[in-house]
Parts: sequence; C-alpha cells; structure tokens
Amino acid sequence: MNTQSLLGYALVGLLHQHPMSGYDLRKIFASTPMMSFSDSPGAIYPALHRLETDGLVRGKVSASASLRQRREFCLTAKGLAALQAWLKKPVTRDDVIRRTAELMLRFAFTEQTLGAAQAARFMQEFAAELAAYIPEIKQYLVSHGSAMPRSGRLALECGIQEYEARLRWARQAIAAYGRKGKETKS
Amino acid sequence: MNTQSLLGYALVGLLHQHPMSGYDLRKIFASTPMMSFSDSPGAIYPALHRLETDGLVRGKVSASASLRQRREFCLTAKGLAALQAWLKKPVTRDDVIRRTAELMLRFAFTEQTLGAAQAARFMQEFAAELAAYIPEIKQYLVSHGSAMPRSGRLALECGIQEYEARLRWARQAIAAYGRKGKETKS
DNA sequence: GTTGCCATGTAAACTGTTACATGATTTC
DNA sequence: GAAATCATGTAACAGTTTACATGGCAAC
Repeated sequence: MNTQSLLGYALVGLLHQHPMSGYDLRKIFASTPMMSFSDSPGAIYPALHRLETDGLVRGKVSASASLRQRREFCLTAKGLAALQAWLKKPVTRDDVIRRTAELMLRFAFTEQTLGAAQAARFMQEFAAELAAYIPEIKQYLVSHGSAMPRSGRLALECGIQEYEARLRWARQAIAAYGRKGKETKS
Repeated sequence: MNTQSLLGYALVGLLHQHPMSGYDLRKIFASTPMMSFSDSPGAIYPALHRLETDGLVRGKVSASASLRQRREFCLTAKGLAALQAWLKKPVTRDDVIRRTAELMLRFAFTEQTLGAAQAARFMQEFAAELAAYIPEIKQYLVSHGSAMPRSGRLALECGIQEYEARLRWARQAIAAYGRKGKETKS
C-alpha cells in the first residue's frame, strides 16, 4: 500500500474514467478550471512512471491512426483498489483545515467510483467536521481579534467566510443527494 | 533580488512585526488558525538560513535570562525592501486562480508595511480580477456542466461559491477602508 | 532521577519546477 | 520549407516532509 502524492491520486482518478495518455492528462490540467495541478511534463511523466512502478497503472503504446507513438495508461486492479482505499479514508479535522483541495478531489471522484451513497456519506462527514471547526475559529477571532492588526483580522474573516461558504455548499449537496436518492441519472 | 518561497515571505513578514526566534515562528504556525504553513523544524530552520544567506535577515544569539541559546532573527534593510517589493507586485488573474493563499498572506502584511491606502488598493485589484474571473468559470459550468458527472459539477460549484464568498469579503474590506480612511486606530 | 518541554539543528528521500531536448506531423 | 502543434522525455535544482539527534532546564 504505497502512498501516493496528490498528483498521483488525481491521475489515478482520471484514468479510472477512461484510459488516457500523459499528454491528454496534461491538457486536462491545462484547460479545466477545477484542476489546480501543474501541467508541466516534468511533473506528470515522472508521476505516471511512479504509478507504473508501483503497479497501479499500466502503459501501452497505442498505434493510434497516424501520429507519433502515444502511450495510453490504464488503471490496474491494484490501482482501482488504491483509489478506493484513498476515497474511503475518514474525513478528519486536519483534512478540513489544511487539505481542502485533497478533499474536493476525493469528492469529485467518489460518486463514480463508490456510488452516490458513499458520496453522500463523505459530504456528511465533511459537513460535520466543518460545523465543529467553524465556531472554534470564530471564537479565536473574538478572543484574539483585538490584539491583531486590522488586515490580519480581515484575512482571518476571509478564511471564516470561506469555511461558511463550504458548509453551505456541503449542505446543499447533501440535500441534493437526499432528494435524488439512488438515481443514476446525470 | 532573489526570489523567496512562500514560507520565506511568511517568515519575513512576521519578522517585520518584531524579531523572533525560529521556535517562536514555529509556535505561530502551530497555533494560529490563519497560518497553513508547516511548523516542522526541517522547513523553518533551513528557510531562515536561506534568508540569512541572502541577507534579508540577521540572527543573533540572545542570552535571554536563563534558557538555552536562542537565536533571534531580525529583518535587515534589504529584507524590508524585499518584503515591500513582494507586497507591491500587481495582482494577476493567475494569482487569483491558483495562488489565493499567497494573496491572503500579502494582504495580511500590506497594511502594517505599506499603509492602509496600499492595502485598500490591493483589495481593489483583487476584487477586480475576481469579478472578471467569476463569470468565466460560471460560463464554463453552463457550457460543460451537462457533460460532467454530478460530483464533478458539485465540486466546481463549490469552487465558484468560494470565489463569490471571497469577492463579497473583498468588497466589505474595501468599504471598511473607505469608511475609516486614513485612521490608524486598531 | 525521570519525564517532558525548550530550542536548535541535520540527513535522506521525495516531489515538483524550470528549462531543455527530440522528433514527427499538420498547416500555411 | 517554416512554424506550430503533438507527444514524450530528461537533468538540474529547490523546497518540504519525515525522522532523527542533541542537550539544557523545569517539575514532580
């Protein structure tokens, strides 16, 4: 059970949708707004090789039509297991505070990989951790605010409002899953 | 004009408030909610040494009372200049999309370093870039949403709501600076 | 006198950035 | 045939994480 970097899991999650080449993956990182990963070849190709070495992914040269050699990567059974294990990890307080990007990535992949019920459960854990943390950070602002410079106080308020926006969003998402239940309709 | 890592600028900004030891800085990163930096000694001490090598910071062993040797670091003139140059950089679209954490750090330090007028100008640039970007990402959701899985769409919506929360916050901050004008009162 | 905190540091491994290199293929 | 794009890769470097090491001092 080798642990992967966040980029590694992003690649695994994308390859779970369908096999792709390194170049395809780069284009996704370069052109879609939800991805904040680097599209540099120096990051992606070594990451793909690491995944291949670890047996999560397998690359095959595909003689697609005319162009130069393309290596298509597809997920192995071990890769799928690693993806599922990563998605099933409980949502911790530390995740909510320091690793929001990772949580969002996990959520984005959960529904297709583990199903809507698991996605809803993930959101409930997320909302619960957030709801527990927000009062604490607000309390911190009340206690320490007067000793902070105005810009520091404002920056902290921005953080609080971001957390609150995420909690509102999470509750909307939970409601959406509740209404639609087990529907698979897109 | 050596460019520093984000951690380097965080240290420089904190040392501008008042001289501190590496241990003090670690405690700040470990205990205050606004900081998402690592408090590991393997990050902070090497970063301080880099800053010292670059001449932005100077450390002195202070025989403070009883305890073991403490090295207090203080900002040099060159360090202050580097901090100011960093804070004065224009806010780009790419900053708003990919480097929110850096922007918040810059804002948190701007008022004490460059004054309230500069902090207000910073917020106006930030709000302008955000206001220009939000419609684009919303348009993307409209165009591509139907081709995305539900969880991907939801994750993107979360991003949009975060951007909107930041914009609301930025406008509040601008209003606060407008009302209070040149007051220095905390 | 042992546990735990204060305070600093180092070494190895890993990851990602930047910049470069290569060659094929399409477009003008 | 020149330029842009497809497609893959490498090498050098910088920064972070993790884990370890060290020693003084305080408390009990």
